[in-house]
Amino acid sequence: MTTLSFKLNDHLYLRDPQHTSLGLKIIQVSVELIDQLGFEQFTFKKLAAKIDSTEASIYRYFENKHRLLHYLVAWYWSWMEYRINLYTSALVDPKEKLKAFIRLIAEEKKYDPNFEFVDEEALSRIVVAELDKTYLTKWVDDDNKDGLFGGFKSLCKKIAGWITELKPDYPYPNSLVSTLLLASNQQVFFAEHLPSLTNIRKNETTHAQLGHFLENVLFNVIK
Amino acid sequence: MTTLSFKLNDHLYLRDPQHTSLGLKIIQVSVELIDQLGFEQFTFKKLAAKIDSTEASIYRYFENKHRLLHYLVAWYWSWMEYRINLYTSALVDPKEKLKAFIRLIAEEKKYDPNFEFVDEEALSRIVVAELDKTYLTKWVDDDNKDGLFGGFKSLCKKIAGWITELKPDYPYPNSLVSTLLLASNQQVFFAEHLPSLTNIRKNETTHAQLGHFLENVLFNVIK
DNA sequence: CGATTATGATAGTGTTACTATTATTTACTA
DNA sequence: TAGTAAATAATAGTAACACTATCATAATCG
Repeated sequence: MTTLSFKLNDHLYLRDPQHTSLGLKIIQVSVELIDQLGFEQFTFKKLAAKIDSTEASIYRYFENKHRLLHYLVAWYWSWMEYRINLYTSALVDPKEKLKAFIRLIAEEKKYDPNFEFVDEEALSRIVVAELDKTYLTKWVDDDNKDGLFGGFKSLCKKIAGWITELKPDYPYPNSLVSTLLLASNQQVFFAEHLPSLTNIRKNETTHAQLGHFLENVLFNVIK
Repeated sequence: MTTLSFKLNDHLYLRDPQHTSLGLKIIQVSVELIDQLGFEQFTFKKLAAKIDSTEASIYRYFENKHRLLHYLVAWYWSWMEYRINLYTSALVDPKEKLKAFIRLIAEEKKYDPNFEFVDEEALSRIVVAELDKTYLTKWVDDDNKDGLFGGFKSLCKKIAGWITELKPDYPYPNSLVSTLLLASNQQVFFAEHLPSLTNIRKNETTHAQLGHFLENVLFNVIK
């Protein structure tokens, strides 16, 4: 079996981690470690210890830990878009495409054997908890100039296009998509930690509830 | 004129800053400084220098800078709820109340002379940029137990109640409110920094556009 | 084989987020 | 008005963090 890989923006790294075994190890183990410790408690020193390498070596791949988070998040959105393409390319009706989109963002993320060295389940937890830290910084504008948000923007644009196909006069397709994408994360987080801010309960049907909520919002707004 | 004040949760501070002049100065100048520097670059050392005091003195009021952020955010939600009460107490129709709510969260925040020592304009920028940092931490659950999110939860509950009044069978009132509240911040942030994620443009009508978007979402979903 | 390149080992710097101790000022009160 | 308690200031110190720099060694590749 071949492991697929994504072409990610050059500015996300100093040396491409997908090309070396140390690089792959950095990706793989950082996902594990950030998931365990949270991004604030995660350091290159701890990562280096865990992979039997050194801080200095990791700094040759990523400028700093924020860039590494950017990299992981960008990878995640590439993966999401790849899967959305997979499940919608055969569809013609934009309404059906949007339904597939909602299903994919709401569903529980599971390990994808197409990408051996990434644990998508852990990565999706990271995105839920840490996504906002990629753009809520004083470097947003510079990071944006460097194209670091390309993955998210590209996905947002694609879905907004479907909305416009379905309802050409709706004036806020991009706002609606970004709101839905972020809400899908927030509601999961709230269900776990601040349940009074959501009606989605944490049980076997969590993801079904989330899908139901998001689909209802989307289709009522553009009806 | 009398300056009003809010009763905030005890766990937000070690010594109540509203009771002393140093305390008030800490609040006032920290709003200014966090707005200027961003929360990450803000330190007690810098704050101490700016108010001609010392780190140690500030630490007697707040356990750490995260708690200070919690305090400011809690103050902000108390202020919002106070204003929402002000503009809805005379109304009976839940639909009208909800409209007032949307208007108040979407509108540009301006200095409120009822609270002399807080610059609400700067504070609202802080909330837009830093709100998520109050709950996206590894201490969420402890902070929640301490009641630090009481202000946000209380507001969310109140509005969700109006939604239920208007449409008793809608199953996601709390999710909808939390989504709208967070979206109101995110869309402003995107309009400024990542405009391709929103259709709201930065100009004189930004807040009108935002209100229009949010109102449209809300009333289509619960129609 | 020789040269480049990646990695490891080690050390060092400035900053942050505190904690601790002691001195001084201020505010109340007997 | 002197006495005392509380708040604040001054100062110092620590461990961790986010790097940067240098040099040695190991792997790779023409």
